[in-house]
Amino acid sequence: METPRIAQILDDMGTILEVQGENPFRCRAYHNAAQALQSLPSDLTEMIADGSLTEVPGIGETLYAKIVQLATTGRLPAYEKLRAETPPGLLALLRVPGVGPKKIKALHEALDIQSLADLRAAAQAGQIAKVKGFGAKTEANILEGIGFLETTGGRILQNEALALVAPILEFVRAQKGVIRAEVCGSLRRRAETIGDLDVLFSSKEPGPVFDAFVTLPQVAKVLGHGTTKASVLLPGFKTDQFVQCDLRGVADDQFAFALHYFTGSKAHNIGMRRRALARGYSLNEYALTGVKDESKTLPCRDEAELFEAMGLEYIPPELREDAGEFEAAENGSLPKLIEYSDLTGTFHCHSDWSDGEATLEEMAEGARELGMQYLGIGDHSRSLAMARGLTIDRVHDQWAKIDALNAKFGGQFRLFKGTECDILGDGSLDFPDDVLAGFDYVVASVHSRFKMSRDEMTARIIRAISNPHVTMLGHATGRLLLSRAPYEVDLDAVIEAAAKHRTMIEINASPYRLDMDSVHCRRARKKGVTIVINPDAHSVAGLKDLSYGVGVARRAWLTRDDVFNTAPLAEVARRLEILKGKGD
DNA sequence: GCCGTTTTCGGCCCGACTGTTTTCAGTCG
Repeated sequence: METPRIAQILDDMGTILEVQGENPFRCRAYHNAAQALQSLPSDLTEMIADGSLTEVPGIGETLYAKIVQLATTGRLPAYEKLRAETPPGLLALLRVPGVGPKKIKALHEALDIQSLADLRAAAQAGQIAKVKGFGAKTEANILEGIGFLETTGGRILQNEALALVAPILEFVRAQKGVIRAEVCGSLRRRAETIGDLDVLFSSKEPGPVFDAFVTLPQVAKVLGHGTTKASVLLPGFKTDQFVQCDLRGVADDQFAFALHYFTGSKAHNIGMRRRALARGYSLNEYALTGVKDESKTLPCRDEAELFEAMGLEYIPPELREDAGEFEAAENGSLPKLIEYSDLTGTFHCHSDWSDGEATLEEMAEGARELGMQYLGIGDHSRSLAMARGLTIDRVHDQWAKIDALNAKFGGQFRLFKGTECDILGDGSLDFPDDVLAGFDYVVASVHSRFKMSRDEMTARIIRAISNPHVTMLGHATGRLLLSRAPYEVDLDAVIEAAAKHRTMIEINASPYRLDMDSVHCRRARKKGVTIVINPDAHSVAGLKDLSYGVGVARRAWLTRDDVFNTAPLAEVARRLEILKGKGD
């Protein structure tokens, strides 16, 4: 069984145990183990084989045995037993805001509620208010919560989150008395998708800022409005979709603690607090306070001082997932993460020769304005007729055009001739080798037949990236975040093959893709695979999506040296020349 | 169920807010 599925099963087991009223720490152990599985440093099967799985924090003797059983047999009697004891619709109730395991248990026992439909019917019939511990207000909130579930798609993409939060941040910073303000939460950690928006500010008098915030014209509904925080719903990009935005205000000497706290992740915060306790301090969102002597506090002006007080190097937000950052920060082995300014150019960009909006000249000009030294054009290949994929004749025409443009640039900037060449169903490529040999680089991507079996798809991609003319693999799983699932593929096998054949793997930086993801990029680097960050731009504006790719690279612990497109133009050109002749 | 610089038992992160309650449980982040 695949790792993500195993993680999901452990997570569900934890949840079912919660609903059954089990010891909360036992439930948490299941959730913790599920989280640990999601960011494993290597392939699970490999880690079972070499014994390293036993060393993963949060996986003890019992859960280790369960994981091995799931991985090898695909079954777990303990899970099947829990499932049999729980109505299948019960866990869905947890998604209703304000409804947790205890309320579910109570409602299930009192009213035999087994599903969202049951819950709605009971609330509409006024049954819920009669249950002990519930009242009219709770009943109304449950009905509203179900409605909320139906109008929010849940999470949103980073580009949408940024567009929504930017004016809020600007507004808060402009308020009288505001000293500092930052976006925190998952957006600051650059998570793939965002649940809600968190903004923090410091001020001597936060109250009026909340008053002004809840009356902003874009606010659709005020969820809460107190003296330390306010929550509102903002209209999302999709019709009838709403996104929660929380604003919090603290005194300026609390700002560092609050910023760290509200940035998360939850697992990282728990790790920090545990660490604080071990050093005799209690950490909350306001201060570091002595456990024995509450008058003893450690003031911190910024997060760097907070980490220092904990005996740690500064941990960048992208690494705060409790995935090894504490150990690394303690022994001084945190990587110096890549930054946007390290990028010298990029590949895999489309022009109006295929399905892009801009001409070659416009794309080149756009890249130069962003300070890039080169741009790799990568229009679609002939099979992708829908996207005006280039025929071999048009490829030759485009090469002539690029040669002419490069002559004009006079060595100050260069367009690389490339193609986003389709990987055909059998793993062969959409252009013959003699044509491929004429490109400066080739990115190979799957655009068809997504429904293959995992074995077939894996073999298909491995065959393609084994072709010595292929420089890099494009969007490795084909996923579209929040809208299309990845195709079935064994990424660890693909990574092995990429390492063997010296084929790079792309971080497709489009906020709709972010593919490969950070967990696998981290593994790929460990295996010696070079990563390249490409925007898959279909317009000049699309070039700026590179920043999302840098976010993925940072979450993958990558440094400047791990990423191909950080070298100067001459070096990039030289390395592409060498790779063109790569043999096996 | 996990784990150990109070180490094999007895802890396990912390505070705000809400609603149902006269002192607190549940949920959320």
